[in-house]
Amino acid sequence: MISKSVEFSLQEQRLAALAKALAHPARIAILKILAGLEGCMCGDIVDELPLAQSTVSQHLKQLKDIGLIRGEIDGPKVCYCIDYKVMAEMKADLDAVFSDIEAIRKESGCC
Amino acid sequence: MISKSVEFSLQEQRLAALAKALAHPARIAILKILAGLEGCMCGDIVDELPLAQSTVSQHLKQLKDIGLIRGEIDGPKVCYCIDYKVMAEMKADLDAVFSDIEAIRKESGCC
DNA sequence: TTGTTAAATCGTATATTTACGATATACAAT
DNA sequence: ATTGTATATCGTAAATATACGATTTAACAA
Repeated sequence: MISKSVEFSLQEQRLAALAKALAHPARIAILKILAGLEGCMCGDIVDELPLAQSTVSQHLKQLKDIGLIRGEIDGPKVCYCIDYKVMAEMKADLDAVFSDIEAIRKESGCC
Repeated sequence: MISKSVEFSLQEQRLAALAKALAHPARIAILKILAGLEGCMCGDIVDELPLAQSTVSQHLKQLKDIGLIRGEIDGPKVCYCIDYKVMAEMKADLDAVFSDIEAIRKESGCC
């Protein structure tokens, strides 16, 4: 099975990738946890989720790959935090698609 | 492999499901095509995409399942259209999560 | 009735995602 | 040097997603 993603526009591919990063409740939960932590104490993420440590690490990697979070080494721990600049860009991209759809919206008689 | 989605909040599950619906470029392309069609002429979707008819039908089903589009029988064709009410709710849900994250955002010293 | 057309569904192959345990790695403290 | 702790990575199993061709269904037209 060959992915056909290449044949779509860059905007479509980019947005799909962003949406994919949010397409699991654990990753949304992780973002909320990271946002709420003071001083970026990041060793507690696993304790907050009903998932194994390795699974959480996998979800973190996906968020890191898309750029939504960054991890900095802090002794034996890794300090994760949200990249709010990337998050704002992401939201702007999402908004843009909804705007685009509204902009080309035409009244239709049939439904 | 058992999905752990049940153990997350309803908001997290709902947003993840919405994001999943957008997590493929073909489905974003479909939404744009539907928005731009006058009079909801819907038989042309397959022609616009580099995918087989059965694959497009599968993508349409995913958009339909989440409620983003509706299909009405119109003779031998099915007339698809965007449910703009649902789309607005979806955007509101997305915005809410970003707002939530901003609201609980704390300044952190380490990154 | 028969044929045409459009869309859905079925069957199937492959890719990707999700999840876990086990192991490896990196640093801190003793 | 050894031990402990936190995180990443590896290996693997199972679930889900993607894609296609073939078939079925539904509605209309001839």
